[in-house]
Amino acid sequence: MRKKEEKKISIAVIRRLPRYFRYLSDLIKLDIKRISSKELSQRMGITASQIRQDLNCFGGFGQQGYGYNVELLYDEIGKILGIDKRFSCIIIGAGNMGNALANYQNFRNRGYDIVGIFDADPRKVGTVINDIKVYHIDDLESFVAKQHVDIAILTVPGSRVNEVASKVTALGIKGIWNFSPTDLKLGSDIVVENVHLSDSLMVLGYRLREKLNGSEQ
Amino acid sequence: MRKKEEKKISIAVIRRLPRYFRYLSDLIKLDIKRISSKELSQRMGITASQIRQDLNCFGGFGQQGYGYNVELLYDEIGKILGIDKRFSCIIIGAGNMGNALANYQNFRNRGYDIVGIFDADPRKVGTVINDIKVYHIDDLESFVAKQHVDIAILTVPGSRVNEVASKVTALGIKGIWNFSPTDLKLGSDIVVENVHLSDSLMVLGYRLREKLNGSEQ
DNA sequence: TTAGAATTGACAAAAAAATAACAAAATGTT
DNA sequence: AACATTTTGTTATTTTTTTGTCAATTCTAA
Ligand SMILES: NC(=O)c1ccc[n+]([C@@H]2O[C@H](COP(=O)([O-])OP(=O)(O)OC[C@H]3O[C@@H](n4cnc5c(N)ncnc54)[C@H](O)[C@@H]3O)[C@@H](O)[C@H]2O)c1
Ligand SMILES: NC(=O)c1ccc[n+]([C@@H]2O[C@H](COP(=O)([O-])OP(=O)(O)OC[C@H]3O[C@@H](n4cnc5c(N)ncnc54)[C@H](O)[C@@H]3O)[C@@H](O)[C@H]2O)c1
Repeated sequence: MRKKEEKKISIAVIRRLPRYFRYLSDLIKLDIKRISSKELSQRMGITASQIRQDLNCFGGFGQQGYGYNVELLYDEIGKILGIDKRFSCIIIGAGNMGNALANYQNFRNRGYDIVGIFDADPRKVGTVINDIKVYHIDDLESFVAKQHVDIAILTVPGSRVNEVASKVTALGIKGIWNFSPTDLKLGSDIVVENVHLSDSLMVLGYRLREKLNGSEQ
Repeated sequence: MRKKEEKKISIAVIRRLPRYFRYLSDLIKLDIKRISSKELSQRMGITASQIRQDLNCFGGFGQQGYGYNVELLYDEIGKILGIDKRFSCIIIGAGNMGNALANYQNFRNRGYDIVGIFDADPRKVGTVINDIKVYHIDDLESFVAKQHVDIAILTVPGSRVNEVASKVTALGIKGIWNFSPTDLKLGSDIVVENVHLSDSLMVLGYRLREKLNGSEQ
């Protein structure tokens, strides 16, 4: 079981890891101790080849003739995803989406602690969401000076997000989870993950219409 | 300017369309009348080749020596995405995420009308979110009998989502936008678009750690 | 009006990703 | 203990996606 750190691992592989992690978690709940790539592939609806190839980017976690030990593989993928490490996060924009995210408990279970919420609206400042205080955006700098922040979760309107992102990166925050429909213009030393919900819905609409029209003919 | 309906268009292309649409919308706001694939590629951070190839899946919208007419291209992509058509949607699960989505105005602008919200919790039934009534999940069948529904937006806990998805598909709803972390087991005649937010956050965490560790060495 | 510049659409090439194939190793059965 | 079966890790092949190239066309400026 050796690690392979030589070659750059493609983002396509990385994006599948959380899905493996979820399925393995389910197997543990079902008290299943071992699994072959073939059976997992049937459950997940992908090819066994892909599973083996993906996992082998990080090391040989399986055993010939046996398959994979579920718990061990779960732990290994957890380690790769850094479930054991903790990230300190803030939410900027205490609106609808900011509230929903602040109230979600599961991020903490995955290692992401929300330590503060920021908003420009004075009516929101001073309130508390899920035991997390809402501060004024102008207090961000002093907050970050006192407490290290890894990730800023941006749930402000699209028209404000570039200005907010600039502030955030100027303070040395290196990770941004962007919920606004606006693409961010930032340097390459910042890691940005976008959640473009409207895009996702429009793709669903396209696929749905395609399916309905296709079956019509 | 002819359409090309012969070859199946890849999902990778489809997923870029909303992004083109957004950028073109911005150009219109900036009162820019024409754009070359080269300039657009610089703004978007992708290759000009890809833009031309993507657009040519649907027809030749540009003109040699001139580029693309922004407004015309915007309209064409809008047509491809079906912005002119309307979808009738329901939200199931009036919790944090259901509330956030119900309160978002922009889905309507894109052609997605939320016509009802459903929940199993009697305390939520009878309330109104953003002028949309919350019904009991048991009333879903009679609701769908009276009013056609294209898309169900599922914001129930992962442990409940498969049972809810079964109900929904049994009633003939063909599109599902799934916000739960659970993958749905459904027939191939249902179109499912997943929004796995935790997965997205974990990918951000991975990339961030990779970047930080990389720059350390 | 004409020459040179710009730019597309189509096709070719390259790169990346997914799938298949298979030798090697371990399992499990008789 | 022998041997057929299972299953991995790895390499090869195929498919898909992205990028590069260029003739043909249109624009534009003089
Ligand atoms: N709610 C949804 O379901 C949904 C869906 C898709 C996309 N989005 C996107 O997510 C973002 C947030 O959406 P929302 O529905 O929560 O909006 P919202 O209006 O409810 O909340 C936005 C919040 O940001 C705050 N804000 C504005 N400017 C700020 C600034 N400069 N600094 C700090 N705070 C500031 C506002 O005071 C407000 O509280 C938007 O970009 C929206 O397009 C939301
Ligand atoms: N809130 C977030 O930021 C967030 C982030 C990531 C993922 N999610 C996922 O989105 C989903 C919703 O999250 P949430 O935070 O809104 O949860 P929530 O608990 O606030 O809301 C869930 C709602 O679903 C209702 N419900 C439960 N069973 C039902 C059933 N059988 N039929 C109809 N309604 C039912 C509940 O009464 C509740 O109102 C979950 O699957 C969660 O994992 C949420």
